[in-house]
Amino acid sequence: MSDHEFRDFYYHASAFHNDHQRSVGETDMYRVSSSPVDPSYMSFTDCLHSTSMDYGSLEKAFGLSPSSSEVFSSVEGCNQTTEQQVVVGDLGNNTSEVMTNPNSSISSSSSEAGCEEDSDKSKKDRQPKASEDGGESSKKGNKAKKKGEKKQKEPRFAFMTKSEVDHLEDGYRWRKYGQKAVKNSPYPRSYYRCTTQKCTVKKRVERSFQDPSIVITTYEGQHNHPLPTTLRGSAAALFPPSLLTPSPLAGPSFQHELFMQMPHYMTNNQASGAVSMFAENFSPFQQYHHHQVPDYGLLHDMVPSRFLKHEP
DNA sequence: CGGTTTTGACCGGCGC
DNA sequence: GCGCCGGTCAAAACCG
Repeated sequence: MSDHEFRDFYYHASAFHNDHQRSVGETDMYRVSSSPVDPSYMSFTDCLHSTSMDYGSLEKAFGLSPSSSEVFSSVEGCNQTTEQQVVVGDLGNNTSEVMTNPNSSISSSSSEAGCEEDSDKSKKDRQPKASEDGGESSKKGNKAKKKGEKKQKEPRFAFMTKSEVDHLEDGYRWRKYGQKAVKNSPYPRSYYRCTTQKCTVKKRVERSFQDPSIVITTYEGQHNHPLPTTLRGSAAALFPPSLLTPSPLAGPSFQHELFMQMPHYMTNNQASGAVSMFAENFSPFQQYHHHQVPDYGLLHDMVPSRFLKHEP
């Protein structure tokens, strides 16, 4: 597996959606496998940030809207997924784990999101960038792309979220720049770009046609800025600066990074597999960081140990 | 009025 | 070479 492949995987997660009426921290929590180390209940955001914060705080911190939800499920560098399985790229051992789907809809979606996107993505990755457009804009033919310049693959990861709302709040501000019909799916795919200047992070959001309640979000690139302070609840106040301003060289932003880790530890037959995975990955997290992705050497800078392990 | 969304056109890669 | 398709552009519409 190349370094790129290591970094270019998908993280599929599905979450329990939440109704606007639901009370935070209750129904939105779901049980995770019984881990001696982790709490029995872990919310999506908890997992995301791997912290001991309560869901409410997290929600506030990230401006998780009612639409946002908990996520579970995995990753992957999907080149060999099949219809019924979710292939989880094991960044740890150069092997892959095939997670049998406990839930067909989810698995299908996963493979669909992962592979499909991966395939088209890997082909090209032209990132327009604001600067590129810089001089003048002659209609649409101003794709002043440098010839022969191969586009670098941006780290990508996707996750599935069970939600009624397509665009989930993740703390960043996004601007929609396109929408396309998805082949073989009645649901369109939306393209978003981080509105922060100079931040080239993009994300695509589409709904699984097999399970309309699942939203597949694919992030591409890494934020080079902290979470907008305008967020409700001000994430900046709750997270250490190091978390909010990850080094551009350290890989995806914090929460994303966590996403990427967990998948590796998923095992087969985890009916609620993805969910369990979350809870059981906090420790392994470090392993991954250690053995597999040297690029993430700054991880510890970004993520204090307390975020890597669960505090009682 | 500035920022965001919508939406049809355009671009470029890929397969045939 | 052509058509398909995913991704992006950008003008217009929309919104607070």
